[in-house]
Amino acid sequence: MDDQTRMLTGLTGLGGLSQADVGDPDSVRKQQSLGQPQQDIGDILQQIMAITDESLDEAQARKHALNCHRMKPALFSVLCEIKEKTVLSIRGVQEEDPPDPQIMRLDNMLLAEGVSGPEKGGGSAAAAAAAAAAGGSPTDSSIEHSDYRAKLAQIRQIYHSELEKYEQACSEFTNHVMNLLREQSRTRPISPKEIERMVAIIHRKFSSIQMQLKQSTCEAVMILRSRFLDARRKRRNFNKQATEVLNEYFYSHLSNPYPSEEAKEELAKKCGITVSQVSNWFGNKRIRYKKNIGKFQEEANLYAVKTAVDAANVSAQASQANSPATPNSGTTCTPTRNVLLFV
DNA sequence: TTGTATGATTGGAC
DNA sequence: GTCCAATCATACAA
Repeated sequence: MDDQTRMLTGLTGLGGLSQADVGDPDSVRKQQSLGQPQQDIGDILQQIMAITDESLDEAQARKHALNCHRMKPALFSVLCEIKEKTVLSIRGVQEEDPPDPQIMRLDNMLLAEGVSGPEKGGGSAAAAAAAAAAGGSPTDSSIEHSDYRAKLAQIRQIYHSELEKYEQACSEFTNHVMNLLREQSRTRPISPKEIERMVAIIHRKFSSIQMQLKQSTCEAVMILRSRFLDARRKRRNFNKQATEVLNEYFYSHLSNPYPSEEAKEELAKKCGITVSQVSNWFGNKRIRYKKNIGKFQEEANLYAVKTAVDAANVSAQASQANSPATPNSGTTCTPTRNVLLFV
C-alpha cells in the first residue's frame, strides 16, 4: 500500500461514519463498481459534506480531530506532491493586469464632471461653462445652475454610496476568502502567493462591477448635462425694462454704439442679463439698424426725446446740487470703429 | 397658421 | 479676443 492509499484508508475511520450512516445509494453503487480507493474518497467527501450540516461546536470538534489525526502529516505531504505536479499549469497565469484604458477614461471623466474627486469645482464649473456658452439670464441661470448642481450632487452621492458598498463587500469577501484559505492551509498546501493571487482575482471581479457603476454614472451625468444645455438654448425675450435700457444706450450712443467692457458689465447688471447677452444684443441691433434705418427711425426719435428729457432732469438735479452732470456717466466707449455707419 | 421680431449661433475677417 | 453677416430657432401677435 502506498502512502496515499494508506492515508486515505486511515482517514475513512476519522469521523466514524460509514456509507450506511449517510445512506448514500450512489456511494454504495460506486463501492460496488469501483475499487477500494474510490470508495474511500467517497467516504471522505461524505464526511466533508456532513460537516456542513453540523453545529459549530461539532464542526470545531471534528476539525480538531482532523488536525490532530496521526495521518494528517502524510495527507499534507501527498497533497504537496500532487500540487507540485499540477502547479505548472497555473504558473503561466498573468500576475498583473495593465491599467484598463476604459477605466482610466471613466475615472477622468468622473473627475472632470466633479462626480469623483473633491466636491468643489468640477460639476459647478461645467455648469457655469455650459451656462456661459448658452448665455442665459442670471436669474434663470442661477435657478437652473443650482438645479444642475443639486442633481449632480445627487448623482455624486449615489455614486459614492454605491462605491462604498462595493468596496466594503469586496473587503469583507476578501477577508473571508483569506481566512478560509489560511484555515485550509493547515490541511493542504497553500502559499501566500496563491492567497495573493486569489485576492487579485476577487479584486478583478469587483473592479468589473465598479466599472459598470462608473459607466452608469457617466451616462447619467451626460444625460443631465445635455438636458441642461438644451434648456439653456431655449430663447426667451428680454423683459421690457431690459430692452429699454439697452435701446436707451444704443440710441444715445448712435454715433458709436460699441459699449466698452465696463459699459457692457453695467448694462448687464441693470438688465439682469449676462455680458455675452449684451454683446449679442448690440451685435444684432447694429446690424439690424444698419440694414433698415428707416424702420428704426421712429424708435430712434423716441429714445432721443427720452434721453434729452432724462439729460435735462439730470442737469436740473445737478445744478441744484451744484455739481456737473454727465449723461451715462460710468460707461465709457471703445475707440471709434465703423463709426461712419452710424452717423 | 403664418409672418415678424428677436435672441443665439456660427464662420470668417481683423 | 471682438465684430460683422448670415442664419437658425423660438416667441409672439394677427
